Amino acid sequence: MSGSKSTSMTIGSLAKAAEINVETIRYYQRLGLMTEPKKPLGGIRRYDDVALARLRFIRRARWLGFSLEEIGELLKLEDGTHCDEAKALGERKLGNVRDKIRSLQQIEGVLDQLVEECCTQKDSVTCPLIASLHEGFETVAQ
Amino acid sequence: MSGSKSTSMTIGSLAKAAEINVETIRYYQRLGLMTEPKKPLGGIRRYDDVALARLRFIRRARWLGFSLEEIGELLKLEDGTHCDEAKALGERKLGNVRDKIRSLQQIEGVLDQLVEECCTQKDSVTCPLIASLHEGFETVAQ
DNA sequence: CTTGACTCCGTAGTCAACTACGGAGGTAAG
DNA sequence: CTTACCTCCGTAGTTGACTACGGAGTCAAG
Repeated sequence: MSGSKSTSMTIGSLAKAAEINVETIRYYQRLGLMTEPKKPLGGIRRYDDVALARLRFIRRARWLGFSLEEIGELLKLEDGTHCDEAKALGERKLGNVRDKIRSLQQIEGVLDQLVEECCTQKDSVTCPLIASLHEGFETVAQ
Repeated sequence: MSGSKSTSMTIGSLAKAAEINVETIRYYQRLGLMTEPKKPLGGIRRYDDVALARLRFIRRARWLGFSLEEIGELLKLEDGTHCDEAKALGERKLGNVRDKIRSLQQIEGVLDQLVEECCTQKDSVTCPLIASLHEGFETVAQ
């Protein structure tokens, strides 16, 4: 019914706001990542800011290397799955996210060092981006 | 440490060690991400642990959402580009990596809270995975 | 009430990143 | 030396994630 749903957008303005192609939104709907709001009998669909937030989340998660399938699982958490399921899933995802953070922090450390030292040391071409990653993956934390 | 097969793997054992398909390694060679060691005149190529480390790095970076093109740039840093170039590139990549870390930490926070609270609160289906991400920080690209 | 931009929907095409195939040749254990 | 498995290499196919197309319907400004 009517509502004071903040913003009512067409798919076009939604797409623009989320910086995502209209066709892509429809693609996500087909995959079940986004729901289609019901269409008022020979009219056009309207979207609210929840849809917008969801789209932005998908975009960011993609950028972070999650597949659409994984994103679907993350979104299921939001959508309220059964509690124990959700908890288990959440814990798995949390581990996953933390692994990614750890990996990125390793790269961050090396890049940082590289940028610092790059022009100060004349000798070695040792910018050990790889070396540091190659050891100490499973072993190291933080 | 690990039993180093160091300096003399065939492409097959390299692939197994890096958990990457042989064909994929050859594909990376074609793209210039990996160099082909020279072939001893009607013999077969041999790979060392530097190649292995490089492959593992590529795998991880892919997992973290970097494209092969971006990975190529990161690897250029390792390979010793000119200093100022390298520094500039390194700084850009560093910013990029830090953005990713920040995003992941946001997701981490929300997931953590979700896992904690999930079963303790009956009422709200408010597991605001999205909500928290939607505010936060807007921009970011690359 | 016309016109132009937009929506809807199914289908088809594109692009990056693999992944597989097949035949000629190399390698190593028995 | 045979046999089984591997490498090499070019080419072709697959998968996931979009992206485009086209025709029919819809909305809103003039």
